[in-house]
Amino acid sequence: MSQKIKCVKGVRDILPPEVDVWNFVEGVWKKYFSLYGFKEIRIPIFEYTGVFQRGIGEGTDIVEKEMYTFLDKSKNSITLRPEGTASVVRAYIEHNLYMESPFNKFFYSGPMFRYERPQKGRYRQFYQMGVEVFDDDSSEVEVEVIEMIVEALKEMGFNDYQLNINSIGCKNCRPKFIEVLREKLKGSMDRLCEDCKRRIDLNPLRVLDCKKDSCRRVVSEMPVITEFLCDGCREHHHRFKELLVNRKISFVENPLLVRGLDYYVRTTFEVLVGNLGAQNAILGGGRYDGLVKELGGPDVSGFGFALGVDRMVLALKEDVREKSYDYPEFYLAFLGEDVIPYSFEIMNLVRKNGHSLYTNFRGRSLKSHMRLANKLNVKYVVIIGENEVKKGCALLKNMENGSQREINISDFENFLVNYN
RNA sequence: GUGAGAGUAGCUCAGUUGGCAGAGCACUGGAUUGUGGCUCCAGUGGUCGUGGGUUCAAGUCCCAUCUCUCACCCCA
Repeated sequence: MSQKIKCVKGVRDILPPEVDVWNFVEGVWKKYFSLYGFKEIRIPIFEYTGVFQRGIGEGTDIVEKEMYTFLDKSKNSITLRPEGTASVVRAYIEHNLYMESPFNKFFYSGPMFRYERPQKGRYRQFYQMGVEVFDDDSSEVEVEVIEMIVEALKEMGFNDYQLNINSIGCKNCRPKFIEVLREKLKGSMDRLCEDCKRRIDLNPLRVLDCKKDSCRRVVSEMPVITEFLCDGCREHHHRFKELLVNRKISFVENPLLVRGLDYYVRTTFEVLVGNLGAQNAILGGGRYDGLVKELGGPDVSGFGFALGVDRMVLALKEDVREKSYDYPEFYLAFLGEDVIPYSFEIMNLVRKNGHSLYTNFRGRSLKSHMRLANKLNVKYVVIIGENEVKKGCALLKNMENGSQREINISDFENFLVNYN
């Protein structure tokens, strides 16, 4: 039995300087959410279990085996949220937000919880950001959201990702496809893996996703869903692709792209990157018309996506990571206890003018102050010793070129106001 | 839930047929009394994941267990 205190399996601490990268990623997304008119909605970490059972679907892996569910002291079944959409939809219905027409585009951000075996890019507490658009069933709004994604990814230095799209039809046309698919799969049953044999009855669409070679060969002989779309879905899908081309957004049509959550209809999409191993999807989403009604609200449409912050941070290029590290601008080195009151005045002056300053109150030699300042990557060191106190000045050293000068207080203040 | 690999200093790791617990980096101090990076010198730092077993003797062999990693699966 290990004595050292440690965190729960599958969860982790985000430490500096890594946390700067997280703030960078989250900041870029928030900026683009705002530019595209999304308002933040803060949803609770946990809900009554039924919200997710009904929202995500009883047959899904998430609901069947991955949720953190427990009874609270009132014996209510509570579940830590495994995703965000169900909660946003619940809030949308609960507060009658469909009556307030200006607010139909939301974004959320925060930790999600799923009980899974941890591996690269997959943790039991992981972080998602996502958006939801209600009451707009157009292809246009889908392309608007994807354009936002493309712009945000560009700003974060992603240039070799792949956007996959598909349409999985609606409640009118998908059943027909499923029926045909199920019949054809039964004809080739002997060549499928055990899991897929089970899926034929349970959820044949999942067979399309199977990565085993034998199953893929069978799948390659199967019809694709886009050939079975009803007129409405086909038109919607065609318009969607047309607009993507028009916006010069490159994409790959992947008729095998099936989202794992029950609520999706028509457009689905995901973005894949190459350097993440098996967990290569950094974001994904689609349309979920019917979900709001399913959860007891009016029959309004829905469209959205979620991105994995953990994976986004992992996939970021090294030079972008380094650029996002946030160092203090100033370090103050004081020499001897007697100059501490004066040093406080100087530090306050720097900070009042909007510049970050780090110091260390352990009695140190100037050499060790300088070493620390160097490690902190600061731009300037302010040195305060008895000489400076006597003259009422400061010694300002530029750490990039090594130059330094004595500077009186009013000149120093001018310097602080003007630089940058 | 299934399979494989790993766990030794803060980090990355070496450690031979079982025989004194090691290196590099990092950290602290010094070479330079009030000046960083480069160099040199010195020092601090370990219940070898944990529990048990075999043995005169276990980091090393055996069993169990925990955690991490990768993959399956699933998804963001």
